Amino acid sequence: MKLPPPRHPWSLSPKRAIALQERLRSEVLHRRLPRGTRVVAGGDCAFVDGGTRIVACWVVWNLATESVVETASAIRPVRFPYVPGLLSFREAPALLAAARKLHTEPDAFMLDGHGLAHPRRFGIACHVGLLLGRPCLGCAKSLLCGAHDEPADLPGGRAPILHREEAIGIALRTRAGAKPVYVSVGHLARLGDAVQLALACTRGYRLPEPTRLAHIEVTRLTRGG
DNA sequence: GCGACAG
DNA sequence: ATCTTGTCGC
Repeated sequence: MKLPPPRHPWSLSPKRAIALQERLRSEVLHRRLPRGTRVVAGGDCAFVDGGTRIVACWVVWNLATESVVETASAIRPVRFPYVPGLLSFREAPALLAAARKLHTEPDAFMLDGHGLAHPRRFGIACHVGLLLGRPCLGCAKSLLCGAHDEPADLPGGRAPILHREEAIGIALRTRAGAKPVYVSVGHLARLGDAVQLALACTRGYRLPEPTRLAHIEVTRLTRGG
């Protein structure tokens, strides 16, 4: 997959990283996803060698045929510490390297983390989506900031995530009896479409298939075969 | 100053 | 994320 040229270095201090987020967030675009969106790439990462190297993996999933189209992965040295709010500086390099290996052109990308539901409105889904120059949304397992009411306990139940008087995402119930997942826009997408897509990609598990399968795959690469 | 804090 | 077994509940 052909990617846009690099926009910035990855070796920088947390302080400069925050400044970069403030500068790049204005470039994030809100667009509705094409109605025929079916091929979704889910991405996830895992660490190896005592947290020295990071493995990123994308699993391209077709929600119409409910099958995996392609898988791609890459391994990179870890160059940034884990700092809440700066996750992309730790995982994006590996995710972008893996994305370049894809032969398929996904309709949209889904990440294990937040997009707009971020203190500076620039989570990893915004950052990676912007650098990929493609539609991207975030589907996180826990909240980074904001609060929400309890969503109805049935698939599709939802409640807005509020932060500083602003609706930044949706707490979406994908499975009865399970904690909701947190959906927010990354780049070239709208919240309503992101929620519909996440729900359309769900197959009985709490996490949507693209992200769920990416987690299984990256774990397999890390430990098992 | 105190508590919270994606993966 | 990662270190780790069994166990409670639908």
